[in-house]
Amino acid sequence: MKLSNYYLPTLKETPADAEMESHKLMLKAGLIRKVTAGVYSYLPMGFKVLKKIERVVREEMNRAGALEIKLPIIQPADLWEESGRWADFGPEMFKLADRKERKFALGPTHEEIITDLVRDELHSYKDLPLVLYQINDKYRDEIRPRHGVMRSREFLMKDAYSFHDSQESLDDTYEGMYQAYANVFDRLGLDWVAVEAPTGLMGGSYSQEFMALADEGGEEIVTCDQCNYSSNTEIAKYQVASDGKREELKDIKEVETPGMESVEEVANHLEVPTQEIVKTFIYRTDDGLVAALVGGDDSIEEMKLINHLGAKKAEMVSSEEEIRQITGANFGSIGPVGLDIPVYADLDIKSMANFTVGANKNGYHLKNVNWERDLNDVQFINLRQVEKGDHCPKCGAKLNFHRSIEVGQIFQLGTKYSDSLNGEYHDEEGNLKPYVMGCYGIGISRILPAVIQQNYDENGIKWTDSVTPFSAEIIVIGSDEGKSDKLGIDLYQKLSEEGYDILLDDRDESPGVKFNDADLIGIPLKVIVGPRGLKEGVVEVETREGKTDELEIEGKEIKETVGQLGEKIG
RNA sequence: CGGGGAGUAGCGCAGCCUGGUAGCGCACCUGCUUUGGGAGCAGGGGGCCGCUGGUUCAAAUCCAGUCUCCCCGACCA
Repeated sequence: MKLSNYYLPTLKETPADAEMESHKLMLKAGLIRKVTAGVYSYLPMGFKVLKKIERVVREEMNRAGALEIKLPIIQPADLWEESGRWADFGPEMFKLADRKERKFALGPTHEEIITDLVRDELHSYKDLPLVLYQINDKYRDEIRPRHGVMRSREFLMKDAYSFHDSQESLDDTYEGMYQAYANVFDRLGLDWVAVEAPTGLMGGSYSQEFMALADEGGEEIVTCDQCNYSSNTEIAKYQVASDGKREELKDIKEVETPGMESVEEVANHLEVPTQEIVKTFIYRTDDGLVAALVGGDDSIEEMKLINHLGAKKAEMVSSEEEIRQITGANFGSIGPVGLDIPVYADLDIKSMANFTVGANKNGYHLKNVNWERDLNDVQFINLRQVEKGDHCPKCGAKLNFHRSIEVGQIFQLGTKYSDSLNGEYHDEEGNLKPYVMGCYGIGISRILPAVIQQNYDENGIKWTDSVTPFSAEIIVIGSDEGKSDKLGIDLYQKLSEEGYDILLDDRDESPGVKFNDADLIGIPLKVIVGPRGLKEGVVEVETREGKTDELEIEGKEIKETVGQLGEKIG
């Protein structure tokens, strides 16, 4: 491609509304432009990279035996009502109506549509398993779109769905998809890790996320060096404190804590360590109120509560008035003793004895509270956030924390959708059974910023080989009566004929502009054709990393030079 | 939805406090000169100052309302 015929509007200045490095670079390098919040246009080079990512994903999906289809973006509301997710997704969905006022949504995902398709066509165990996939735009009216196409409201996703007659068959396919994903992310050159993940709105029994490691990423994960444990922090387990001290149970005692709200204040006043205080929070869930208890130094991980309860959501009760109605006290003084709502406590505080809690009476706490004696029916669950210093639940080694970008997720859905949408097949005995299902997503458009986030420097993007828009760029410099021009164009034409996809910067720009643009847009190899080199009988070659080399051209056929360049481009 | 910030040329910004001809840099167009890491000179085009209403002889500027965008949090590929 000749740059003089291309459209590459690079920016010298960084647009003010970009924060994340990959977002800035995508704008500066002329890959994308914003249309409105969370909605972007892809310019030629951005689109080209997107297509390259798409190709890698498509190849690996096909290799794994999945069949490509295309499902509609416009989806009737009825199907979503049937699965119950019209309400669950709620304001996340872009909704619209046709001229007859019939309701539709722009698909945020395609479980309903695909189950509907398959339930009409697939009735025999003989046709199972089946894996279908598509690469299509998805729409989610995100609360807060951010960081360009990293979290946008329109985004390109590969989504696959599998149908089975048994858990074993699902396990097989799930494993195959895991491997396909590993191949995809390896080929794209990402530094990634797979972690256990919450299932969220998709539902299902087991899920893993594929995370690209990046300090500016929005997701926190933990990994273990000693064993293979890794998890999203939202559901991460930790090594539970052993029941070390066997204290005598002391008598429960009401103590004054006037006007004290925080754990620190109470601890100071009562002269006990903060670890001996148990914090109480009241949550409103789908099934009513619950109390959640964690240690004085810990925080609640709401996702864990939601998961355990099988609830759709859990919101902390945060109005003074409500909390007084429920507990009889203000926030600073609430506690589990005497509450007539279910109580869930973090596993880590099970071993505690003679601890302190709020008394449900303003200005008072209870000291020397103990589990069986003072609190019946407490359920101990993994409830608190994992913290730096926590140890691996499997092997006990210290857990590592990383920030990351989620680029894919795979789910074992079980029969959630086949149950609600009556997707059934006949088994060998002729009984009707719901399909066992899995679903598998890759955020194609998000991979773009993920790759950039892992591969850039102060000059710009550094594309990995499998996604770079062009494998090399010929930069022609100079005022030497067209000699450099001619050689540059010759090299470009010959290389193109050999099948190399390269860029020729033949613009009437100063050398500095050409060099800087080449680095900004991240082309791995620059071939510099200019009078300085020609005088020595060479063209220069420089990698994006700055390694330089020279190729003799003096007295050689252009074919030979092209051959050598081809080897460098690889 | 809670908290913070911003809307003036394609991009980055000044002007607003103290009302009176709408500015600067980059980008863009023309010409000449230049050409190894974001060239120089000369000339030129481009604006419902987010929108609506109010105050005033007069509003980018003061007042009220409203919309949009960005950042932090809750949600997510």
